[in-house]
Amino acid sequence: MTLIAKVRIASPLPALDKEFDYLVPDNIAELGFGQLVRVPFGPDKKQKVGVVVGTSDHSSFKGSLAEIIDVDSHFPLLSFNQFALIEAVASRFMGSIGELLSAVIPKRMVRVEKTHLYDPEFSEGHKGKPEPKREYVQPSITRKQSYPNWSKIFAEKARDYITDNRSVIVSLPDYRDIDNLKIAFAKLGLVEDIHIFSSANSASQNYANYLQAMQSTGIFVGLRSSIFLPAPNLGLILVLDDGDESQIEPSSPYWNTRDVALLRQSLENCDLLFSSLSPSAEVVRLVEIGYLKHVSDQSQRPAVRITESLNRLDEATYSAIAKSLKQNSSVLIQIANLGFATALACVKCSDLRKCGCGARIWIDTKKKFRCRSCKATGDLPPCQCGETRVRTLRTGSSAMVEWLKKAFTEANVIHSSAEERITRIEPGPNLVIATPGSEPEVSGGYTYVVLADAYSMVGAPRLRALEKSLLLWANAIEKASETGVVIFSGLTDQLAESMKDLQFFEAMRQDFLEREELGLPPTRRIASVSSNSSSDLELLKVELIQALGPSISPVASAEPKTIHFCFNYSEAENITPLFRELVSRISSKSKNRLPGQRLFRVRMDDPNAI
DNA sequence: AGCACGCCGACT
DNA sequence: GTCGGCGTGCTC
Repeated sequence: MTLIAKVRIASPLPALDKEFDYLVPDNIAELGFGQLVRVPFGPDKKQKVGVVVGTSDHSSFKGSLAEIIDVDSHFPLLSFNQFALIEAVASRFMGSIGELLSAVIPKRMVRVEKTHLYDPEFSEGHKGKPEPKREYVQPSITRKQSYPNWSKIFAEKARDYITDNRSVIVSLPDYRDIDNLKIAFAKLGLVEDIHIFSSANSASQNYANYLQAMQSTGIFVGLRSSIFLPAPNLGLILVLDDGDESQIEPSSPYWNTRDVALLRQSLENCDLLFSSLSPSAEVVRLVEIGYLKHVSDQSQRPAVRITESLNRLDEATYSAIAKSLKQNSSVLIQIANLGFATALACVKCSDLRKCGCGARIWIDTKKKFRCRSCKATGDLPPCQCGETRVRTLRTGSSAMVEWLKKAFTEANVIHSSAEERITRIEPGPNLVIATPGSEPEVSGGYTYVVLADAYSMVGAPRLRALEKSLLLWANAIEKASETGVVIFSGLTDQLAESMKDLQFFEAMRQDFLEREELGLPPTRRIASVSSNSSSDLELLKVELIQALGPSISPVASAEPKTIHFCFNYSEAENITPLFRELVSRISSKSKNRLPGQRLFRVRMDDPNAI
């Protein structure tokens, strides 16, 4: 009996995004799912590596079948569940299976493979519970130990599942979070079941961990791509800060951890837990429709003072800082932007000063003029009106540092930003000025956390300005001491009302309800298409409206060479295949395609779309 | 992506 | 006649 193998090629090309049938020669005794094989491919019969995604005794291919040349790896590098997930993700994000395969299957390391024996008898045990738990957990914002509360929750949950011989996948937004989780695991005495995927490891260590994840249950910890790990008998997925930028894959098909986790949860019927101090709009939606259960620990939180004035530091705040520093305790001030000036205006005509490329000019940490977009530095060209003098519109963190060094000569004034990030400082009379997301840890916590630019952060003209601001505030507030005080500058109305009790979920829920009224994401789905060819983009738009009619509603785009359109979640299964077909048809016919580039870049549910 | 096939114009 | 232009289509 002849055996036929179904082979997938790890290529992003849409034309190759299908199964190819190959004859399995007699000298290959056994061939299993997920093994890599070398096959002849294309008119020149060049050897390509493919992955086996099935075997059969017949083929529906009408031509003559070629034979597999060789088995490349006897150790399978892709599980059935992983492949099912890849298929679902490709369909959800309009990507190809091939590009996902090449992202998910690690580069082979033959020497590492030799130290692992694959057990063909290995099979996944019980298949999760019939009633899986799906939760959104907001940990207490007040810390009770030296590591963050989420890491304690994650470690305790993971322990419950691994003692039941079920795997756990943990997806974190940042490498620093891995260290925090390691501490929490160590406190529970968990060591040998933890497999960490990190750039701090050697490539061969990560590969060995992957082989481990292929055939034994464990706790698998990493950044966003850990969501695709094999993890047999998966019991639980833990995702921290699903709304963080780094939880989005920056290359095609631009998947994000949250949606992949949701797909995987439904495919493998495992439990799923999202956690953050402040929720993403998508998580709020999932709670609102009853898909996630909201669990929140509000047992303890710092005191809050809200100033309505637009002064960054009003008199009361200033004297509180002075008093705190005198008592040898640390104060944190969050400033929205880096540098000496965030924007410049002409003294004569008041126009915003812009670079040749059209973006705004600011003054950086070295007092140099710099473009926000093209990063060009140097002399400031005169304004259109001929005037050369400028005034600064808003000062940044560097200016704040300079001023506070003069004001508080006794204090240890520290500047931390993404450019020069300080992770941890020693307790003492520290006055820390940090840009959002770069706040250092201090043991015992800060006596004051001042969110000095709260007003301007939420005022940014972006759909997700509030969502991002809330998370950045919450992550700073978490670094306050148990008796610490939080000060917001310039908040009014409903937001001030929510923040006086640090009701992050409620603040986001209000934001979500507004979006719902306007029919904006995430209450509806959004697709973004960009292209260098505006004529093809226009063609796509016209044909889309023609093919899909009124259910498609194009949304105005701020970005050039980009179109957006919204549709309902329930319409996705009708719209996506049509859309995909259109994109591929126009792409293959267009003469405007640049070599090595796609004609259209398609992004589904891009959080930064509008 | 490559590469071959194929159907028209310019050329030794 | 036939060499080569790149539009079209396929890769088991």
